[in-house]
Amino acid sequence: MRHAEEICRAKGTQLTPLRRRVLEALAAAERPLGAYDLVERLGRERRIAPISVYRVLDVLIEAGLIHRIATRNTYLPCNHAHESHAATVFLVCSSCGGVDEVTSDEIAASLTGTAAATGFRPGARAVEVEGECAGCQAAASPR
Amino acid sequence: MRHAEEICRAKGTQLTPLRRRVLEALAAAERPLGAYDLVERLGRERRIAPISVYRVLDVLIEAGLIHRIATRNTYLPCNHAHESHAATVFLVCSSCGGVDEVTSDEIAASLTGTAAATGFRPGARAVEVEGECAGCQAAASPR
DNA sequence: GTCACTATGTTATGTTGTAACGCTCACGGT
DNA sequence: ACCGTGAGCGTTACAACATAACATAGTGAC
Repeated sequence: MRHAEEICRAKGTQLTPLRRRVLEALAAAERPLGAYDLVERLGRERRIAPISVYRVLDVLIEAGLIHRIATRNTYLPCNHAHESHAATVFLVCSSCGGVDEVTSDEIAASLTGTAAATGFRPGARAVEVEGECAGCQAAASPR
Repeated sequence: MRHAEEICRAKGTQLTPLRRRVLEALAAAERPLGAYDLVERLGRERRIAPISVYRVLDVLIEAGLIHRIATRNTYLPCNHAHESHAATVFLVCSSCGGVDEVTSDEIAASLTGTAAATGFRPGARAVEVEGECAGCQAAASPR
């Protein structure tokens, strides 16, 4: 996880103590966290203002170290090296809130194809899909 | 647009005056509207509380008459007959905020394939893609 | 030393979405 | 006619998510 430092150096952004703490909190959480979850978790001794958390989140997203789940207003650390040609798919479990991050050339291709028909040019190739993860399916239908 | 009435009758939900007004407001708008946009537009004479608008939006979404764009917190009327096997793709223009709705069997298939690898079962097959629409591309790069 | 820049703090506010509860009206049963 | 029930919406208050505006502290260049 300290490979984040390298990425920051490469991009010219600093990995300050606060930014590190946010990153660590997200990495330590088993599920994506909301901004105010972070406010709570970081503010044990000394309260951190929401705006500060949001600023840090912006920087980390910009650096590609974390992702934002728009359908949930939550944030999670990034695990992948993102190859520019692939699409990123977030499999969001409606039941437990967990998110799995996978990449797919195939989806990127069909997305591009579909968009091209209308002249639309996709920017960030990230999509979020609601559904039920394997774990929750098993829990929901005990045999 | 009064084919909405048929859908409602078929589903057993009523198309009340308020619901009709919300639907008409969305249809009349050139772009997707936020819930509070609707509060303003409907409340010319008599103020409608946000909660009422949200309730109506929920019903209309449930009936399949409108969609919600999660990345923008906006709502737009639905144009398509939604075939259950296809995926719905919302092409969201980051520049003008306009949304184009297209369907794709191909994307549905690659989505299912990708998800299957992790045991994830997709629910609603709707994805939102950020990008730039044809109109805004033309406006941005005048030759 | 001073200037510029980056990071963060402080305070307040804007935007989006819900909870809890009550009123009214239409409809069905008796 | 009376009553119960449920759908639809009003009213009030609040929760959750996000940002604006301005101040302060450190760091490095000159």
